[in-house]
Amino acid sequence: MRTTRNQAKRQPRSTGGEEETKRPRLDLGKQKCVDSVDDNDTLAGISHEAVGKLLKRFNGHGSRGSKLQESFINRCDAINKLESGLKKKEKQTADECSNRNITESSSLKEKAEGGIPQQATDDDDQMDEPDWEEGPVNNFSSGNDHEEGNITIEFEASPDTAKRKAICRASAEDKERAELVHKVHLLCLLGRGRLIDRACNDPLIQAALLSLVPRQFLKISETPKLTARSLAPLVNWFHKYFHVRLPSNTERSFESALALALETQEGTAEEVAALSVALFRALNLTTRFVSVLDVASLKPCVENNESVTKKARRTRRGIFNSSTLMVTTPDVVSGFPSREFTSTDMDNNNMCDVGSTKQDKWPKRIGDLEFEMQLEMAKAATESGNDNIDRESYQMKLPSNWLTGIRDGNGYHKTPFGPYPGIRDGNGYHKTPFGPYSIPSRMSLKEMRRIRRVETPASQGISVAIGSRKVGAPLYWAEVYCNGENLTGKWVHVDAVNAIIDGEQKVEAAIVACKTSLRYAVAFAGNGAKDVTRRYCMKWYKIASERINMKWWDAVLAPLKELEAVATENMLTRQEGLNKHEKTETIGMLGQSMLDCTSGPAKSLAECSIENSYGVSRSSLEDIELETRALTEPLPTNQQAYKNHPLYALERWLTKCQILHPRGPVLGFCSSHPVYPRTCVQVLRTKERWLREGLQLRANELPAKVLKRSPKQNKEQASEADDYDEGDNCGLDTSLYGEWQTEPLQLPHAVDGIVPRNERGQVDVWSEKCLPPGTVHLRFPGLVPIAERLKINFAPAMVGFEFRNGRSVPVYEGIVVCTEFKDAILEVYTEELERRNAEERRRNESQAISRWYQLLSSILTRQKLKNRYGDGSASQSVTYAPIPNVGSDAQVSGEKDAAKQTSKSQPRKLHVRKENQQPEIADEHEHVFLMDDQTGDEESSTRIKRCHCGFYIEVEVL
DNA sequence: GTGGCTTATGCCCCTTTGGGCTAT
DNA sequence: GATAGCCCTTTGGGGCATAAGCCA
Repeated sequence: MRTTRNQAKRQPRSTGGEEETKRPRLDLGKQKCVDSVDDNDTLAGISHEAVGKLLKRFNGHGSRGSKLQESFINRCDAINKLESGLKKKEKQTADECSNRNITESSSLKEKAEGGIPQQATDDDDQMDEPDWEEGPVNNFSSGNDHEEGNITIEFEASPDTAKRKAICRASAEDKERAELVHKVHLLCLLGRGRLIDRACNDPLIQAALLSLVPRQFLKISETPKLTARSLAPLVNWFHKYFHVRLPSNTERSFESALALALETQEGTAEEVAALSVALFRALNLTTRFVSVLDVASLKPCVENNESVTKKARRTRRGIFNSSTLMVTTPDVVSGFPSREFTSTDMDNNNMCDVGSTKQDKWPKRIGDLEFEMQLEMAKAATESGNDNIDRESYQMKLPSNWLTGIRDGNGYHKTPFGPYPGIRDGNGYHKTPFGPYSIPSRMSLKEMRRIRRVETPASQGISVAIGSRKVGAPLYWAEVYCNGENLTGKWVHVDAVNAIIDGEQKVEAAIVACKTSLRYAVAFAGNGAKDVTRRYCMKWYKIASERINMKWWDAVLAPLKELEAVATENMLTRQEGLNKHEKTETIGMLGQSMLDCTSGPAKSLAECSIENSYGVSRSSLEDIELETRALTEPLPTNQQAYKNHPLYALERWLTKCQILHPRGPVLGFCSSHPVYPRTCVQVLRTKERWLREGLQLRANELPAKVLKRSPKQNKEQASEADDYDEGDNCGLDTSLYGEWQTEPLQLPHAVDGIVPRNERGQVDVWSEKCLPPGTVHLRFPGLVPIAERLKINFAPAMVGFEFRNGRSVPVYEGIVVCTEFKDAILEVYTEELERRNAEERRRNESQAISRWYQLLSSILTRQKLKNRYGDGSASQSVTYAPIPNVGSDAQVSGEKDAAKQTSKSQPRKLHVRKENQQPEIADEHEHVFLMDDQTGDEESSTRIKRCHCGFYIEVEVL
């Protein structure tokens, strides 16, 4: 209906521009590459020529011709504009040409001169329909891809159509779909975040990372007052050690990807950030993995365009994500030993197991054998672990020639993962989580990486200056809880990828600079998650409309939030060196299960939350902090941001049904407009609307605002007023009142069993508040006759309106009676209901009995017929095979006819014949009438059924 | 590049309380 | 003549959100 109205609205406007807008494809008789277009051969010229020929043919068609002429002129205008746009784009000729789908059609000329006019003559409406037009063209040649003859040109887009591009207006369905996609994407990203969080807890990864960390960082968790400053050296070391590379297309589990990143010291930003989280956790720092959920847009139109922009963005992000981007192709990883692997070798080595076919082709050297032994030892060493690490990824980490130990300048033994401050075994090797091994003596890792860089051809990858530092959209980072920050401690932002500490205020700007939106920043820990967007988003009003409704989001995060709170508290407990017993004594609330909560899934969340109220309270502190940020958001600098700002408002952006009350305090100014708190904005309603809310106006209240009606409405109302000779326009404006001008509705009480009614003799039951005191609304059908029978006063209950037959019709549901009659009416109603049910049951039973009687009578009649004719001269027993459709009717008809025949001796309708009678089988034969042996006469509505013995029966089809 | 302003467009809220004809 | 039931036809004005363009 609305569409119809809107369509009706659009119709007057749709003759010109819209037609052109909806006509992205134009067929021209001729097309040349723009650089060769001259005045005579321009698109417009070609079109005019073709159109002119067509118009000549239309001149004899009267008004139709003029319509067509107008239509074609419009199109020619569009073509002119197209061409002008094309001229401006001369330098982009090649691209323009490639964007047009130019096809040859040798038959177009004939169609153009004959087909289109014929179509138009047939139906004018079709003039607006086809996207393709056909026309005669001159022969030309315009490029390699074009041949002589008529061609059809399809314009995907043109410079000029951008102006008249159809505005993308999402329908409600599109919005709903986009919201669903948004939700599902959010859930997927939450799942991925939890997966990464789990991988960060992997003991093998953590142990390997510990093996790399310089000794001075191992005691960092024992710092009494951990601050962001104290984290700086560790973060700097990590940042120098691990590098970001472009994401590869290789599909592997995150754990194995993480392991590979650990080995190669390169990974995606996600992997490197996860490694930093794993390292911090390995060092007993309370750490969360934070991810910006780059989720599909809530806006359908954005989504369509996003595919292109996101690709570009992702490419860009891929580049800029590298803090020190020194890699070439995504598949190429560095950090391998000096063996002269080619890039292909490297890929294969990464992708395959050590014992793969590819590797078997290489002759095993001593180092290889030793390497395999190391692998076996590593397997044995890690077998008892409960990790989910893809061990294959570890297997390829330990190249064979990294076997002899080397000391670095600091006295650490270097491992493929860096110096490991482990235990020296009897053979002088350092033990690692993978068993004892040593590192290559031939060259240092730095040397190897340098060689890798040099070896990499520049043409293979993106040319990025070595050492150049480009900060891209930070989508992943860590949050480390620093008890030395503030009074109560603080979650400190640690972006090890970009070596930024405590830079929470920089995150949003960096993300926005990369054309990404910080809509959801979620912190993961202990398989849980918590929305920490507030911490990083300084301009909430910009993202608020891009987020899903808070109710749904909070419900999704609620269980995860509890898990996260418990897990971080566990980490804090470990970090603070408090054992479980001490903690219980100190807090008096923590139980044994607290420590097991994250590892013991059988434990219910409720139990965990009760037992870990200490952790929850700490989490609550963070909630308060985030809420405080929300309430102290700085004033936006642009006016439009105040339109739906949750905290602030400008008077100019209030709707007609809003007002400032009280008018102050002024919080600031934006473009010289005073800024008020949003709490001062009050909603205004008419008196009637307040009544629906169960509120009535106080006495002598003046309207807070008076809305002038539209001139049309005034005119209509005035004419009605004239009809009644009122001559008074005072009621034409709409008076609006605020809630502060109202009081609870005071309807007249029901007295003496009489329900007070409105002027229409009914009670408008918009809500329970609208019921007169002492009355009750009974919402059951069929109560009116009962109330009348009991002589109880009642009023119909109008519960709303519905539009029917083009007009609004009141909807009544039940009645309103005085409270004292409620039980009496309900009692009678129940009895009435039972009586009706019993009556219905009786009716059903009697109907069933009647049908049984009919059935038995039929059987009896049939048996009589059987007895009579079975013993008669014909000596035939008749059996009716089940015949669909006509079977029952025919059977009954046959029986009835047979009965008639017996009673009245009128065998008119039942004709029994016997063809080629065979007496020898007649006594024992039982006739069977098959469908295939039937013939019918539709005029007489009769059907002849035949038995294979030759016996047939003619029946009447009812 | 950003913000302010205007314009165009479409979704969606708000409004609101029938009447003529025919069979019984 | 009174009454009950059926059927007709399927609002539309305007606020508001939003996209896009223009300009400073």
